[in-house]
Amino acid sequence: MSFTVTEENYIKAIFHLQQEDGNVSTNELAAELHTKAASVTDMLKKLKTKKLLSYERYKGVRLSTEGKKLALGIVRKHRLWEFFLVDTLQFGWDEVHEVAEELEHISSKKLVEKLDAFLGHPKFDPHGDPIPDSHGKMAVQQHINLIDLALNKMAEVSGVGSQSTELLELLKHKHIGIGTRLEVKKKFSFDHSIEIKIRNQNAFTISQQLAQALFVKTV
Amino acid sequence: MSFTVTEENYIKAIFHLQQEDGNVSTNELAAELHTKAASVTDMLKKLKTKKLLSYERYKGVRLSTEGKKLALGIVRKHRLWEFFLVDTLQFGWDEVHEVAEELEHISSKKLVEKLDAFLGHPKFDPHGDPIPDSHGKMAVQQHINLIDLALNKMAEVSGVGSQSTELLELLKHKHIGIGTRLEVKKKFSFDHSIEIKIRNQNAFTISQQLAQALFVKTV
DNA sequence: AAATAAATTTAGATTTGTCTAAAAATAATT
DNA sequence: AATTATTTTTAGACAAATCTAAATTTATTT
Repeated sequence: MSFTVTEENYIKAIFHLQQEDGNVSTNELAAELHTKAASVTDMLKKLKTKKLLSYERYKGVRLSTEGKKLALGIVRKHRLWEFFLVDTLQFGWDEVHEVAEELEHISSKKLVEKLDAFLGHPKFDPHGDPIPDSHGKMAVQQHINLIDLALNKMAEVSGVGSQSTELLELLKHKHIGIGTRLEVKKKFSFDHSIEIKIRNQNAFTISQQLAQALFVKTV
Repeated sequence: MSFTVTEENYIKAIFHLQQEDGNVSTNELAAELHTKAASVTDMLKKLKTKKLLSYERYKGVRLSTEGKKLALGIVRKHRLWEFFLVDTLQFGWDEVHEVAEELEHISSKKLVEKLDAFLGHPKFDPHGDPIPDSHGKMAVQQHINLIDLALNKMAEVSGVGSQSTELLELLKHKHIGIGTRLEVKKKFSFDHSIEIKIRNQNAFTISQQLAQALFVKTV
């Protein structure tokens, strides 16, 4: 069976909002997809008949095994293409998300597998997110939130909490990217800002919001 | 301005049917796009308001300067992706057309230019067709039809007249591809079949239809 | 040049994905 | 537990791209 770009975007959005816990609400989905609740209801009824999810009115939605498989396939394509754009075509890591949103809907199975092989079966995309393999399995990263990193412990930025251009712009300005090494020097309880130090630079302070959007692993 | 996949496919089809001469008819387009004449009429009216073509009812259609520019951009993307698939990802030259039909609609200008640079600004795609540069200019090949090749003149296959899987399957079976060297040994006026000889192989006969689908350049 | 054939367009309907506005169900509050 | 607020669904409408069937225009024949 094949799916429209719109259907795939719904499945992907549900997948991202679902993460473990319970059902996803109609309103959450409407916000995520920049559409209206009424439109979401219509689409959920349609996707239910395609057996991609379980849905009962007023009860929210949850992906079926089929739906999860589809979602993982889309995520796999998205992240492989991001890796390709950065690694092969020399895009900046902050400018690939929108392009990958288009490329992830190219349907050829063979293309995905050939691309994966060409890239050397990468495990993580340029934002630090794990790339599902052809069976849908992905490496677990022992990411911790920067806000939780212990003082004076050297760590490496391994992921970001969002792909928003606003965040990526801020990180670029501060010269923070995947792989940047840093340690936390102070934590201020007043506003939960933290002071960090990168290599040869002077220590500087970042906001709680920014710290929460950064994931690191100790090295 | 941006265009839907459907609109782009109409523009591309008109471009391919137009080649120099006069206007393209509604029926020709309907056949090319596997749709009905009535649908074509509707779309032509729409594309006219977008200034991509000139159209008057019952008079056929012709691309405007804008329309040609768009068509060349799509053809450029199609052929660059085909080159990428064969050259970088090791696809067979006979299995890339369908995938490229999808990839040609990815909109990022930057992606096209980066891809072009990565591939080394190729001039011809794997089927021997010229790739338009970023200004829409393409190299002219002094292709001649195999049916017109003089006897006993060594030539090299440089293009095919169609991308149909049927043709490509036949060529694969006969071990004929872009770059294959051959010469014409005999021409039979009864059915216009021709006998050709490839390197170390014994001479064999190919049909008029096949000969007309092959382009060569003398070497 | 009238009659027939072919090509093209119009009219009206359908499907997909969306919307607004109103109704119904669930959740929160007093 | 009754009322209010929030969330979700239904009902009806719309734009895009398509279709079939009928009407119109152009081309071809006799």
